[in-house]
Amino acid sequence: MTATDSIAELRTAVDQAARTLRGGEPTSPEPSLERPPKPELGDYSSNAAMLLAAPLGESPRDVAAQLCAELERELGPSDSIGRLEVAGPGFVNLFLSDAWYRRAMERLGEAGDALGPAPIDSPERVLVEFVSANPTGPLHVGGGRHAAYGDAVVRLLEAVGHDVQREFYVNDAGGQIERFASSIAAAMTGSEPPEDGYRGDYVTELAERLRVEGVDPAKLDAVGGRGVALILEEVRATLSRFGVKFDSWVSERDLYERGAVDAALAQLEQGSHTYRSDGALWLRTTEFGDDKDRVLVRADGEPTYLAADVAYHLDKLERGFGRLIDVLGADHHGYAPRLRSAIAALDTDADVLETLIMRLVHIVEDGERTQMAKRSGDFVSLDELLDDIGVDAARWFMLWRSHDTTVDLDLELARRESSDNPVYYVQYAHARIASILRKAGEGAAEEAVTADAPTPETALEPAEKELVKRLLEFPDEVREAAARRGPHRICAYSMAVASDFHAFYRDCQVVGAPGEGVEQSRMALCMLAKRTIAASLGLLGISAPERM
RNA sequence: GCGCCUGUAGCUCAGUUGGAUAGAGCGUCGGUCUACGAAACCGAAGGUCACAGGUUCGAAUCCUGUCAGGCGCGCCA
Repeated sequence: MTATDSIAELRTAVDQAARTLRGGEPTSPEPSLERPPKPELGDYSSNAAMLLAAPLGESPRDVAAQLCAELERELGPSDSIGRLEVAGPGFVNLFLSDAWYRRAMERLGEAGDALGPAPIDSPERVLVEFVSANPTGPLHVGGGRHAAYGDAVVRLLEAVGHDVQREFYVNDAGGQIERFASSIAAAMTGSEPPEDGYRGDYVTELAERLRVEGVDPAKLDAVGGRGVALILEEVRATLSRFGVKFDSWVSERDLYERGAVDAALAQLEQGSHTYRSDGALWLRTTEFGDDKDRVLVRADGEPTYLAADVAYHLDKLERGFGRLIDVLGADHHGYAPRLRSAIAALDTDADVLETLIMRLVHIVEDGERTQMAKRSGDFVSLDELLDDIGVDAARWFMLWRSHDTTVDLDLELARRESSDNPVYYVQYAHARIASILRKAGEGAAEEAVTADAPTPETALEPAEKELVKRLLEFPDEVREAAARRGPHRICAYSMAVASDFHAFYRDCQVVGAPGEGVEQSRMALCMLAKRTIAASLGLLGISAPERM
C-alpha cells in the first residue's frame, strides 16, 4: 500500500474505461489525469476522450460522454465520485466526494514517513560523479552549486529506488598540479610565480604552512603533493559543513600508478579504434559522432587528460555501475561527446553515460552581479557564502533553478529571515505546524493520524481538499524530479505545499475546532503536511526546523 | 564557420511524452492580527511566451528558418 494509491486508483479507472471503449486496446499515449486549472473544472480531469476521438472516428465530446458512462460503471458502486462532467474540447472532469478525500488521508497516514513513490521496477546501480574540482584551491560558489545539485540528484534517485553512490574525482595529476607546485614554491622563496600560476592569499598561506613543516621548495613533487593534500582537507571540510558526503574519492594519479591508464589504452588499441599519426596515439572518436579524432598519448609519450578519463570511466564500469552520471560545468560540455565516443570504443553502450551540464552562479548584491569576494579579492568561496547566508539558504538558492540556467543568487534576499525568502517561507510552515501540534499536546497528533477517528459530520472545507490534493502529488513530483534530474521542481512543490497549508490554516481552526472528529481530522492533516514538507526539504538537503 | 544551451511579467525564473483563460517568487500599489506562530494571509496592476512560417481539433511545448545572448571547438585539464 503506498500513498499513491488514491491517485493511481483513479488513473487505472480512466485507463480501464478508455480501454473498454477501444475494445481492450490500450491508448497511446497514456491518458492524462491531472488537476485542472480552475476549481470549477473539478478535482481531476482527463484528456482520454481527445486521444480516443481520432482512432474511434468520433467527436471528442461524444467520446467523453461514453467515457463518463464507462467510468460511472467502473467507479459506480463506490461512493468516491461526486459527479462527472464533459467540458471544453472534450475533457472529462471528475468531482470527488468527501469520502474519497477521507480515504486518501487515511492512506497517507498509514504510509507514515514513506510518502515517496513506490520503488521503480528496474532499479539501477548509479554512480554520480560531481564537484570534482581541481585540488588547487578552495571550493568556490560554483563548486557549491555542483555539490548541492549532485547531492540532491542522488537523494532523488535513491528516493525512487536506485542504488546510488557519490564520487569525487581528484585531478591530482597533470600540468595544473605542476603549476600549482611552482606557485607555492615561488611564494616560499619569495620569487615571482609562474606566468599561468596560481595566485591569491591561500597560496601564500599554503607556502607559509609548508615552510613551517620544513618542506623543501626545490622538491616540486613534495610541494605539490603536500599542497594538494592540504587543499583536499579543506575541500572536504567545506563539503561536510555543506552537508555533502562523498562515498568515494578517486585519484587520477592513483589510476596511473596502478596501471589503469595503460590498461585502458591497451584495450582501446586492441579494439582497433586507435591509430598513430604525427608521433601521437589517436582515438578515432569520429567513428562515434565526434567532430574530430582526439589524442590519447602525446608525441612526447605523455597520456592526455582524456586517456586518464577513459581509464577512470572504464574503472567505473568495472565496478559494476550500470549508469554513470557526470555533473559537468558548462565550459566542459564539449567534452561529453568524446567521453561518449570513448565509452562506445570500449564496446559499451554510450547511453550508460549521462552528462548533466551545470551553468554558472552569479552572486548578486546591491543589484549588481559579482563573482569577487570583498575580502580576498578572489572568487567568492563557498565557505564565505555559508558564513554569510547559512547552509539551508545556500542550498536552496543553488537548487531552486534548473541546472540548465544560470542562477543569480541575491544575497540580500537570501539573508532575509522573512517570508520574502522562499526557504524561510517553507521552513516557517513546518515550524508553524510543529507549534500547532505542540499546542494540541504530546502524542495527540500521532494519535490523530493513526487512530480510527469518527468521520466528521461536517463537510470538508475547500482549503482542506486543496491541501490533500497537493499532498497526494508528492510521489509523482518526486518521480518526475528524479527522472528529469530536476531538484528545482521539489523547491517549487515545497512552496506550493507551504502556501496551501497557510491557506488551510487561515480558513480552518485546528485546535479546539467544533464538531465531532473535526479537530482530530485537521490535526491529522497538519501532521501529513508536516511530514510532506520535511520529506521535500530532506530531498534538497535542507533542514525542517521544529521552531524558528 | 560548426556544435551544445538559452530567449516567457519591471527583475529572477517555473512550465517539453501538444490540452481549457500561460504561472511563481521578488519588486510596486492597496487591504487584513479579540482562534491554534502576522516569519502569515487576501487583492490589484503587469504578457505579441524573441521573430516568421509550418504540422492539427488544439502549440510556450513539435518541425524549418531568422535574430539575440552564453559556452565550447588544444598533442590544456
